[in-house]
Amino acid sequence: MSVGCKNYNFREIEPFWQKKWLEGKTFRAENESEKEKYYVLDMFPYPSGAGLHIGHPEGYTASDILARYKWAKGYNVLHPMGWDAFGLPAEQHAIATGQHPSTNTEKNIDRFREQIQSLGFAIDWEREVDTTDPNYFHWTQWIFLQLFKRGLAYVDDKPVWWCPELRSVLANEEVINGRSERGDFPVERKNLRQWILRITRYADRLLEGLKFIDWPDSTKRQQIAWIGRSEGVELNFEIAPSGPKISVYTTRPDTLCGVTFLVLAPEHELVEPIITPENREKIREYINSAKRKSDLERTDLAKDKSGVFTGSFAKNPLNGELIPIWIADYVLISYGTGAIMAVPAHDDRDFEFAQKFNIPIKRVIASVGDSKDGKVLASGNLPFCSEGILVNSGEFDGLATEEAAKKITENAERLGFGQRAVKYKLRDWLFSRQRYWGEPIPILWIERKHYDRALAEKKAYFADKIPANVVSHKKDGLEWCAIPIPEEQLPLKLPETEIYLPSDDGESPLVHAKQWLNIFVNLKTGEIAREGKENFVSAIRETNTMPQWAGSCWYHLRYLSPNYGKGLVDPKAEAYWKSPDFYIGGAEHAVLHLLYARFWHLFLWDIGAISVAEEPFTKLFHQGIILGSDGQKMSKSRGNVVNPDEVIRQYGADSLRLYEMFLGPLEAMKPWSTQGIEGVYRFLKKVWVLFIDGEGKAKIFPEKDDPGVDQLLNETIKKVTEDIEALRFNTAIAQMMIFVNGAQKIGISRQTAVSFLQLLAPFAPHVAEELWLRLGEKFPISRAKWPIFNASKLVKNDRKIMLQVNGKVRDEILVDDGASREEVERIAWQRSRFMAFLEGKEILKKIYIPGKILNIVLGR
RNA sequence: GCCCAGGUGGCGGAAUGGUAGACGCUGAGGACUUAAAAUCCUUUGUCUGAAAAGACGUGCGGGUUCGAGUCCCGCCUUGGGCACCA
Repeated sequence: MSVGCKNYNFREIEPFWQKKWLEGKTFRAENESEKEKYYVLDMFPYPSGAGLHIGHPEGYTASDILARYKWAKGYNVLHPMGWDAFGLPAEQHAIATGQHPSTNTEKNIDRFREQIQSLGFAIDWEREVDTTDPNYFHWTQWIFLQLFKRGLAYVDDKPVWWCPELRSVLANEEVINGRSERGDFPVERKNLRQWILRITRYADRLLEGLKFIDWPDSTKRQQIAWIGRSEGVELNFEIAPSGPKISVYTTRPDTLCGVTFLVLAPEHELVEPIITPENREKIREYINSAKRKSDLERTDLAKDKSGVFTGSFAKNPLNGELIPIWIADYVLISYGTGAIMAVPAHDDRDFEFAQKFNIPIKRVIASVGDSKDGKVLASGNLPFCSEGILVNSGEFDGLATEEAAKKITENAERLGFGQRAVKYKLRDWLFSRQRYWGEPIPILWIERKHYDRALAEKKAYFADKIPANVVSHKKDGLEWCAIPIPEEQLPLKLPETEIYLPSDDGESPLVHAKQWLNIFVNLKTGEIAREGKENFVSAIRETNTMPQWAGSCWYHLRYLSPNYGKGLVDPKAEAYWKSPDFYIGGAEHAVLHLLYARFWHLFLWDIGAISVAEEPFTKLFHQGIILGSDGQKMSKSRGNVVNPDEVIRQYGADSLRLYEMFLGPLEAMKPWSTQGIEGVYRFLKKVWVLFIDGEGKAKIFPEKDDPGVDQLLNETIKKVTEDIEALRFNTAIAQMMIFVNGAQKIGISRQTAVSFLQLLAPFAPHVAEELWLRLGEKFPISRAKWPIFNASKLVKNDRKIMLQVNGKVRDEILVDDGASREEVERIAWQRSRFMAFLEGKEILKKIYIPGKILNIVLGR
């Protein structure tokens, strides 16, 4: 059964087939299959209230083309979809309306699902996941408890990024130039108790793993830069005359003799002890002003260095020189040792500082210049930050930078004033948020005395579920210790509350759910009670929730067995599906989602929760951004937003899919054109009339194809197949257009028509399926064997040879395909037009490229 | 400042070192129509020329090559990333 329309009526055709695919479970992926698997993964959307954006169908269409192509190639294909539904907008909506965020989230999901289904994607809807579904976040919480147990989740009240506008803390990765990534609001430093994940422990492996995965270079580079591994030396400078030692980190030990001052970060622990009395006031003031400065100021006003002299001196461990110790906020407490040795002659920042405060600048590296006699030492301008030859460095004079660095490091290690060290820019991941709409962190806080007693009695239910070092914090003069909620009690659901607004001092709205918050727990059984009773101690629930990134760290695993109850993934499903063969999504997640998800996946691998692949995403692709027709980013304020619903209503989903793929290379940024979509729409109408007569019936096709059509079809099969494999969908569509233009003129056989429809099907599945059926083929088109091109049909009978003179085309001739060079030359020499260019000139050389070009090189 | 990726007709874009501008849009002319829409045909890089044809053309300046959009060097410019990380 198909639709009865006579013309290309996509409004009838598209919903018909969408319903048929959905109800017939056409794209259901089987967890047990003899077939080879292919797993295509899209970055799942956040179901915002604004509905689907025109950018969503770009990546989804690309993955859908691959999915449908792979079905046709005989694979068992998994192409799932889900919702990354925790997050700020839903919470803000709840704050504004007083409605529970789940109500709105559900509504948005329904709308997104409907919109995505209206694009006809070959999705297995039985595997839909939703990060806010307790059956899903059950396992998000379970993973958290595993991290906790192994000491990878801890609390700290170090200064964190706080965004007053969002009333929330943010991770380092969520702060860009002193503003929030989401919303672009200013952020400031604030001391708050926070859950932090020890991602730094995975720094090396996160770096190492990048070598073995097929990702865009730019994304790898961003992760490498974010992890920021550097190799150097920690050197100890003794405070004169004989105080404690200041440890500094440097990657340039070769410049050690050029150190003319040390700098401590204002927060450095040695600041207080070394202040001399006469400087005390001045320094206090400086530290306070540095503290007051937001990090925006500290970075934005970076050009203007500030600092203050402590009055103390330290000894250069290599040559014993006394050097002043300064405090300056251009040194960060959070990197290295929070202290540096300043070498103004060979470092831009130190140079600037030394100039401002009139500190001596001592050159110890000379540049190497060329002269007649070979290499010579040259002085040149300071600061000089590249490699060279050591000078003014005593026994190390004359050594090259690299050699000197090695020697001085060895020296330091032998004499005990330093050792090699590796540092990372990567910081631990700030994992808690003061929000309602997130996964509750499944932790209880109990008093230290109860904690200790329970462990001493060796009957605590949590004894083997806690880290080696207690996770605790002090509040109201008591020490509170973190214990996990028993795994059997997961999922821990969000309590009902009237208030969704976080307080402005960093308290989660969950504190308002008093009944939920203050409870009693039996430390032997893990049983929880509302009222105190025997064997129960009072406990407070953790009120922070997880950040939005949590749910997306492992959804690629949940799709494999979305209803599995015994673990986050069914091992059998994992063994079959392994990891996604193709992952597509925006480049904006290069260091957020894509780093966090790799971290969790590595961790899950380490604890044996998964066992097939260490890296989650072996092949990654970023689709480009679709701009407004004015070449600007689409935004409501610019009024250049294209609404996919509107496009579908006017031209249909097939046209939208086709056009988004035809716009240009998948990875490129490209502007939308309202007129451009007319072109692909016209193309589909042409396809329709090529196959269907005025009565809506399949045309009567000739028995045999013209040889020209035969060749055209084979060229098209080859081009479309290769282009799909290489994700060059724009040129694949161009080739199909060439085919239709040709077919329209010459006419095609039924068999050729059928083959072409198969090529078209991944791109414009609705119209292809409809025509396929009308031509009498069996549903569904995506399961028909993908056409194979016949190489012998590709060979042309004659070839055009370009005749060039000095590389310029002057004439062309047609020769038989197998024509020899001699033959080509013989024919060329009969062309008077060509010979005219050669007349009276000396022929220096003849270059012949078989089947393409004959180039005659003339003398002057 | 540093690190990437780009720059090709009026527009989106095509081109294993070998016919630059495929395919599509737009524009112009025509057919069909009472008319419009839709559809079809012709044409559409710039300059000279009636035409035939020629010259010039892939951000700019050099280079390698018989031949360069493609490779090399220098610069301009757009976009992205990083930015006191010692």
